[in-house]
Amino acid sequence: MAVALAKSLEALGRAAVIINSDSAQVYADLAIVSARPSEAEMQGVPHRLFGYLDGAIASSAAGWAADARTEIEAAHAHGAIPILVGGTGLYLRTLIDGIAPIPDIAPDIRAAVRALPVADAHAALTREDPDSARRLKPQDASRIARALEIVRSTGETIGSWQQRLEGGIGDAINLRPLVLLPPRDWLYKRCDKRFSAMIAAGAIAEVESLLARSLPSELPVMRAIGVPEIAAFLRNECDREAMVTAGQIATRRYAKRQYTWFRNQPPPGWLRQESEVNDNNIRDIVRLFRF
RNA sequence: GCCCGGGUAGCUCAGUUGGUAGAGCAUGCGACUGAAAAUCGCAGUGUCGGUGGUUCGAUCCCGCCCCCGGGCA
Repeated sequence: MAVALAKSLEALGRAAVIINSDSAQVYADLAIVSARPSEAEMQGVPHRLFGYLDGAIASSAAGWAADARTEIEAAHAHGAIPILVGGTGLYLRTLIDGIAPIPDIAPDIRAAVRALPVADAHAALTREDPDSARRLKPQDASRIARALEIVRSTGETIGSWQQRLEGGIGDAINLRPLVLLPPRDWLYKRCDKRFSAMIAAGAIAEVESLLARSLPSELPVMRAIGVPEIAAFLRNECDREAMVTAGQIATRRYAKRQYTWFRNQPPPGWLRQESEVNDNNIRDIVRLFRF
């Protein structure tokens, strides 16, 4: 669909560049499993920030947003219109609204914090940053670890950092947002098909190569949908059918979370498209951008 | 045909020494400030296989029937 948009812009005499805003499609290791567009699908339209990071690197919202800003500036410098595509809500929010300017966490502190069981991390947070400990659910491993590594690494609490938002480009650009909220049953059918298609396209071999790198299992590449499921299959912990079912369910659950985010988080003014997207209506949908 | 085990939520199963039942997963709804395809919170659902009996009361006990495993013939 982004390509369709780019093509129609070209027809109007405007160049376009497609920029990825999906947190898994950034990884070089995940061409198939992240459903990254193929050469054929790109149809000669420039694509940026797809598969540009090694899996050993953990992408982050702020890191991605900085890269996206660079790409957007470059596009503008050439008179091209940047088209952001992808469903990582936090990434887009960071790009548009900015984020707290928290310095990088010392690697040893990060490793120590992430090695703690949630209960211990929460207990530690209660001592070191009681406000955050109270605000966060005791089981919320991810946010508790984040809050804890921040106090320990910067000496300041996450709450204090979060008083500030920096780096957002929302005020400086002319944004034309479109949120896709297609019918659930249609969406879920696509999720199922998508995962089956990945398996058919060689996802198992791709995960095998990834596993051969022996990267730490906490890294984002290792947690992308399909990787844990296929890895379990390769370890003989389940049969192929169970693996496919698990991958399809994980895909659907993720689609649901995206749905919740994009239905509720963006400002009410963002355009929403509730029909499915297909060859028959894609031109109408593209017209919604009203360039 | 006989013997044994089982039939409880969409799925896998727990449970009630008789007072109409519950976990996990799935599903739905929601949260989301630097690993977000992550990480969490909340919620609903059942003719407890059918039928007859015992009982104040049966998903639970008894009889018969049906279905699914396994064994014996």
